[in-house]
Amino acid sequence: MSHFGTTVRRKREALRADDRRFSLRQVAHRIGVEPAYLSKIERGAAAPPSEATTVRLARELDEDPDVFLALAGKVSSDLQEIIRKRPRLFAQLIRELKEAPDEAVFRVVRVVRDGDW
Amino acid sequence: MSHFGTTVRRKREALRADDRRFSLRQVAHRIGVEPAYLSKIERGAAAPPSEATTVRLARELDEDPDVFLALAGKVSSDLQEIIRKRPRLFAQLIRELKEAPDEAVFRVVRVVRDGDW
DNA sequence: GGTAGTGTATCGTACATGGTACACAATTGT
DNA sequence: ACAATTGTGTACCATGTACGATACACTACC
Repeated sequence: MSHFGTTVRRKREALRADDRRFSLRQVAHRIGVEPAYLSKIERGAAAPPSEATTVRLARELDEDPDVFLALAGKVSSDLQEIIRKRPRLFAQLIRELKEAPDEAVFRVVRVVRDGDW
Repeated sequence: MSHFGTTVRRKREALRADDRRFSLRQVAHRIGVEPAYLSKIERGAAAPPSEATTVRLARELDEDPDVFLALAGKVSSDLQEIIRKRPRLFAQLIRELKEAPDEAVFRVVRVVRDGDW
């Protein structure tokens, strides 16, 4: 269903094309898991790994951790913590932005970031 | 650490003060769990229950589900789903609002809701 | 043609999650 | 007084999570 595994495999093999340090075994070793486990993950034979492992994998493959976590069906725990501190406020905001087009959301981001308004 | 249990107990006993249908047993029955389990939850002898059970409990005690979920250390799965659909965008927005005062966040909510800007 | 590296199959496992079932003692209602 | 109701202690359990260990077959290379 969630093509987390195939996304990882595609990205890894793309990197491997001009750097053979991106073999499954070597990547597995660098992110600190057994090759057999990473193999199962890439084939979808195992569910996506824990948040920590997913983030290490994303960094290793030069991908956005939040995107990889999303593919893994998760939301970064630091975001969750922010939400949990003011649940009503953030719940309302996020639900309000559910249907908003990307551009509108990004405009909100810019406004908040620049602070001038 | 998280006083989820004691919050539940306080709220339930407050309601029980003028409605004896809010005994632990009866509430447990209405939300579909065993009394012994709810007892453990209220005393902190068991971790907060699943999302579904937490929401039923919140509704039964006339509390905001998002707040109860937050106390339980969780974030509503429908919010997570919204974030997962556009991870970069929402991750950036939420982190940007991390330190913003309530008033600023609420102003954003209003602006988005009213749409006129 | 050995050996070094590649991916994979199979099995096991330690711990967390989300509860149920039952018996019991204390309290309450009538 | 006694029946019902209350909260709780103890034991148990099925499923899911997040991996590790080992052995194997294939290819690549020199």
